[in-house]
Amino acid sequence: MAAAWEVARDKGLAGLSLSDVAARVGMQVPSLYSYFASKNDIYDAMFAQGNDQFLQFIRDRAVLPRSARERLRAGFWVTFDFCTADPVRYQLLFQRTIPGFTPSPASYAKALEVLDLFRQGLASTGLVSEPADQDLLTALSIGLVDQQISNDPGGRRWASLVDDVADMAYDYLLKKRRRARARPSTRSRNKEAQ
Amino acid sequence: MAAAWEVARDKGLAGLSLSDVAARVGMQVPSLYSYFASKNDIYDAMFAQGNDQFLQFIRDRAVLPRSARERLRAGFWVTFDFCTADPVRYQLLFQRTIPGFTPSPASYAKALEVLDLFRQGLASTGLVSEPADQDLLTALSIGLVDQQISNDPGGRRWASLVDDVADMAYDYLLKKRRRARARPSTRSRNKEAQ
DNA sequence: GTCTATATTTGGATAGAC
DNA sequence: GTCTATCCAAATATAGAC
Repeated sequence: MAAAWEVARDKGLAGLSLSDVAARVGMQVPSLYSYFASKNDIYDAMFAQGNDQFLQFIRDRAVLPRSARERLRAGFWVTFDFCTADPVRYQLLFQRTIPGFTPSPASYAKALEVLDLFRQGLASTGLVSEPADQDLLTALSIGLVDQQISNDPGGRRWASLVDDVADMAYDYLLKKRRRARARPSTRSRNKEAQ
Repeated sequence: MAAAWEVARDKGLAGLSLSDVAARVGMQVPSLYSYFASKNDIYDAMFAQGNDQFLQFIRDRAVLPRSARERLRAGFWVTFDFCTADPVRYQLLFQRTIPGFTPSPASYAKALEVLDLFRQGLASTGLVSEPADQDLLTALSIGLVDQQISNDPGGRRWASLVDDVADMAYDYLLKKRRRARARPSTRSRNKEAQ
């Protein structure tokens, strides 16, 4: 697995080849088939491992800061740091870029586990009322990550904007919540309106 | 070129092959070398063409709406619509995902042309004072695009958030500008402070 | 589990006739 | 400009001995 990650970081995720992996572990190519049924099986194992690493990463940072504002900032930073730490891993987990590969149900379940953990964390801030709010936050996070990786790899150009964007989102969600409480019929219509 | 785009949309950008392109235009593979020096040369031509299309797309929409708020919204929509209309083109122009390919200086110049056109449009709103503001806006735009393409291809899940995010950015930049004018030493330090 | 040997396919690219 | 023929390299994958 470690060799596979190294090769992917070296030759690009799509450039992963069994020959390179075998060479890096000092084996012949056919020996790899004792461990993986196919090349896509390696991608799948990487996908699962990457999600496990993300889960661990989130839990390691789960100090749960005091205020909702700080908690939101922390959420942005967790995503940003994890993704930018390994662009290839980010590409495998969050972009759909490898021609033939689709994660197995078992591996995909891990991805859902990550999503759910995030959903919980966001809910604890009391800021996120509807699914669309979560979509908004993921878009903002991923946008920062994507620009950082694509246009300033290894730099800090978008890292310096993480706190600003988090606060911007905080203000937006807070204002939205206030508005919704002032006249509940507008945003959360139907249910309470009747 | 059209055949190349079709193949890329069909087999994935990284899955582009000369055999498929040749087959689609009813030629033999070696005949393609009368038009392109190599496979990467095809990618390069696609890169240039994609940027040309973006330039045309921007100009077609350049009605320049009245208020700054509307102008910002329009800018978000231009990016969103163009990118989501063709995910493969988006991948080629804005992600760095193909192992061996780097755009030629001539093609890259077109990409810079697009960037500059955007910079002009944003400057006309009077909202964007420093480069970091532009980085912020590109991050927000790309985030919406990326999530829409990766997690709801063909759908409208993040499309429905475009106006909200644009307005959120507008409010943020407006507030920031007001703050900067109230005490000019904080944000635009050095120059005016001395 | 690991190897050698091999099958099989496919890829990009060139030579040279027409 | 387009073709046939060919080259060469690399890829994934399997068979079967040790």
